[in-house]
Amino acid sequence: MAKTAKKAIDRDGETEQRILDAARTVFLRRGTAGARMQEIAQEAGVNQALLHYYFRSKEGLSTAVFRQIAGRIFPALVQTLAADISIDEKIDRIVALYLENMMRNPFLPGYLISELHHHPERVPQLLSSALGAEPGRVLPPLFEKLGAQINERVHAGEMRPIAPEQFAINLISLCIFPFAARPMLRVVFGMDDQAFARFIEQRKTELPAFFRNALRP
Amino acid sequence: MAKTAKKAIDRDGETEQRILDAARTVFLRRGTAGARMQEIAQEAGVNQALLHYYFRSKEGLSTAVFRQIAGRIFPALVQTLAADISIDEKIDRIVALYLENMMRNPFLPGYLISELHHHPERVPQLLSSALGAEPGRVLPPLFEKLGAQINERVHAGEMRPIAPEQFAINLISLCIFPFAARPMLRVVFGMDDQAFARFIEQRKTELPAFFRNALRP
DNA sequence: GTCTATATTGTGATAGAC
DNA sequence: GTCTATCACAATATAGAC
Repeated sequence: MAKTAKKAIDRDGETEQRILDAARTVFLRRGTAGARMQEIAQEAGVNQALLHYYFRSKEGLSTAVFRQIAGRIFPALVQTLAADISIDEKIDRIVALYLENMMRNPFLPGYLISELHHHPERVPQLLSSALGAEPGRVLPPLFEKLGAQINERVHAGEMRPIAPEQFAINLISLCIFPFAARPMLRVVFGMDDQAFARFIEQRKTELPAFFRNALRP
Repeated sequence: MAKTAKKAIDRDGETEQRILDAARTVFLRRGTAGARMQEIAQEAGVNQALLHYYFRSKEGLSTAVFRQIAGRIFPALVQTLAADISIDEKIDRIVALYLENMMRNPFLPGYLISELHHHPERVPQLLSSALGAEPGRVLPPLFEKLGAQINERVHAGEMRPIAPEQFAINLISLCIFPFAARPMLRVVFGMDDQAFARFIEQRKTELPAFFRNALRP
């Protein structure tokens, strides 16, 4: 038996995990509203009733997926922004982190933006579960610290002034938007997967330089 | 009768237009898959059957909305990028154009990204109807011209080299992404509508400077 | 735990009166 | 051109056997 066993026993949470993986695939492709329980069941190689056994409802399943995704995206960003390293180092790390991460999951930005747009009421719960704490306790101090760090370099004449929120948004925009706009780039620039990969590869080196340059005094 | 007439006669295309407006509102809020014909009918103040009378199906209605939106977004961008003006002028105009445009329709970026993500097969038809021609006939020449324009300034020592595609994507990312991420900003930065408006207002002046600075040699 | 029915509701679409 | 009533089926969810 062992791995080929299809019935009766789910040692560990193998089946549950397979369902969750399948759900992630389908929700990312179709969005929460467009996803069908049947398609998820098929993708997982199980019956539709099992989805309800493990996750009770479509909403339960979609929440599980949403949390998982958010938990993979936000913590690393927050930690990097809060880390005790130079601004330049932060730029380098965030660019590398996101471009590599998104290159492996190119559907992720489109999915996240779509979900946040259509279900803004989920954002608070999402952020607190992704950050492991209330946003009010984590984020304001983070941006105060980042602001102070920017100010230091501004006063040293090494940088032009910028609000920490604008700093963060600019950096994240430049990293994430190309993936969200990927379906359009494919057509507008006639990019296939390989061309897109080259495009992103180019950004890995050019983006940090571009961004640092933008902040020169 | 005149304006208060609710039945029988639809002079001009008043009713059809009202339905289309209602559909835009609902599709933008819920996405194509999440939108309900009933909600659109209610929003338009008509019966659900009337939607089918004018647009035949949900797909027909969603296509009409999608085209309308795309037609309002892309042509101005393409025209500005192709215009016979300096690079700096293009930066200024595109930033102003998008930030003002999106400020008036803040749901638009999230909707567009969501639709393009979940229905990438629609992109080609979308672009050709939005551009009034085949993408292959409009866009490659446009980026060649932009590339030449960049090269001129690079050789004059006024600018560092950048591929025209990266130039365009960077500019558009910085303009659009903040709106797509708006639901998150509301929570992360505790922004209400007014605070968000101020945030965008600040970008109107800072973004062109930021961007030009990034391209200094 | 996993499956096969089946119940139940939601939702796009049509028929036909006015 | 607009409405009410209804159809047909898609989709989530549950019951109950194994």
